[in-house]
Amino acid sequence: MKTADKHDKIIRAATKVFAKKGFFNARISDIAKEAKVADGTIYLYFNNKYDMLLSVFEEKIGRLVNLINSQLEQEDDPRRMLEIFITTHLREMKKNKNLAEVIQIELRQTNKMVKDYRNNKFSEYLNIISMIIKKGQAKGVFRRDVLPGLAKRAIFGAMDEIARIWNINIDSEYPIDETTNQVISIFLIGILQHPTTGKS
Amino acid sequence: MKTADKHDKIIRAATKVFAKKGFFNARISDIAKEAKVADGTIYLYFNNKYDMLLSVFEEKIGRLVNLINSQLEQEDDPRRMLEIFITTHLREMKKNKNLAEVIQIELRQTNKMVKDYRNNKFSEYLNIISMIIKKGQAKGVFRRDVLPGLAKRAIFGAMDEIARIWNINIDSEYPIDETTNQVISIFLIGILQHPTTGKS
DNA sequence: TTGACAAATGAACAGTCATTCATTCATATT
DNA sequence: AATATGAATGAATGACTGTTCATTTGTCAA
Repeated sequence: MKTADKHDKIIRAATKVFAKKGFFNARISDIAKEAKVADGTIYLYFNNKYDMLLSVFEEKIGRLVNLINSQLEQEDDPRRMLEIFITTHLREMKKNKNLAEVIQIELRQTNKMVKDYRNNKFSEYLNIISMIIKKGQAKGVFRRDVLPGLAKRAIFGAMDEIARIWNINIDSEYPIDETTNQVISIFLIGILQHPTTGKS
Repeated sequence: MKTADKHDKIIRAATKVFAKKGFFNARISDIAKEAKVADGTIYLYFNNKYDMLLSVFEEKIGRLVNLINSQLEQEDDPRRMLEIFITTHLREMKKNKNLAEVIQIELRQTNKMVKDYRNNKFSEYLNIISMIIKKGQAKGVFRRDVLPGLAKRAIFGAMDEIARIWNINIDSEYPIDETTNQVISIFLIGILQHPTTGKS
């Protein structure tokens, strides 16, 4: 087996174990066993436990960024772009619960360990949202007084909370399509009953 | 010192330490020291470490529920009620960062430890949002096709993510009033530029 | 076949901490 | 003053686990 393959194998195992047990309750030996590798082998590929979590996170978010970017490539309508972002994010979280879980873990458990939080894949990911919003504002389709840097947080936060619930499965669950449409419509037109709104 | 006082003192210390170090990195001896109490004393008031986190969480959320309910008491306009909820939540999170932190921790780290997630203060808290929405729908001020059970997640998630950022203080930060207004307007009227919307 | 190098192993180490409990202290009662 | 009761203490315990490294295994060129 090639070195690259083993690295990958460990990443996959780590994702699974972190997602299932959380970072602190995951043992290196759990991950090693899941990857069918000796405990020590892990340290040939990663510096330490936290380095693994970070690698898992960056790798997965990187894939997400690529996926979304490829989806958005053809599209030029900001409204449609936002719909695509929301749809894709929710679909991926639903499809890959471990990913959703690892995002949750990394985002809250390890802030305290790490200082530099700016230049990473995750910021890049969220900035896709704010770029869409800015574009929409420039085109006059989105309200100009919305702060893109705040809106990106609101939108991500909403989706992240919904994904969290999927992973606990409390709440009688709604179909993903319905959920997606709800989120899109809430952020586009709000919950207020508009006199003019006749759209479905 | 009375027994009740000591219980309280420990809760306060635990909140502080959990917020600062996270659940898993917080040592009982840290909390004991912060509370100016012997390690063993803690076990006279709590069963174990996790029991403390749960107590802290329930206690703090309980206060929030009371606060919000008292704020909402006088109000009957659903739109205004939602504004009050959002304003109060964000204000409290800003004021008490430890609280925000403990919510983050408890919500993601311990789901895995606990099974019953239904009947607790936190559900009660979120259900205030959905009750407001239902009321607004009954009165015809909120869109009828919005699912209250989903909207409450979206609204809470958005605010929680914003509070998370406050606690890391990345992002050039906006004043709290502006942030609050943004969140309110996003959820009420959305980000789409409406032809009819002339309101500030 | 041999030797050299790299990859992999997993037992052992070293440190950490939640929890316990024998003992001490504080207070109230007689 | 003597005793009883419960609260508080904190050192000791015991279990756990991230990381290391001496050793083994695999690979390939000469």
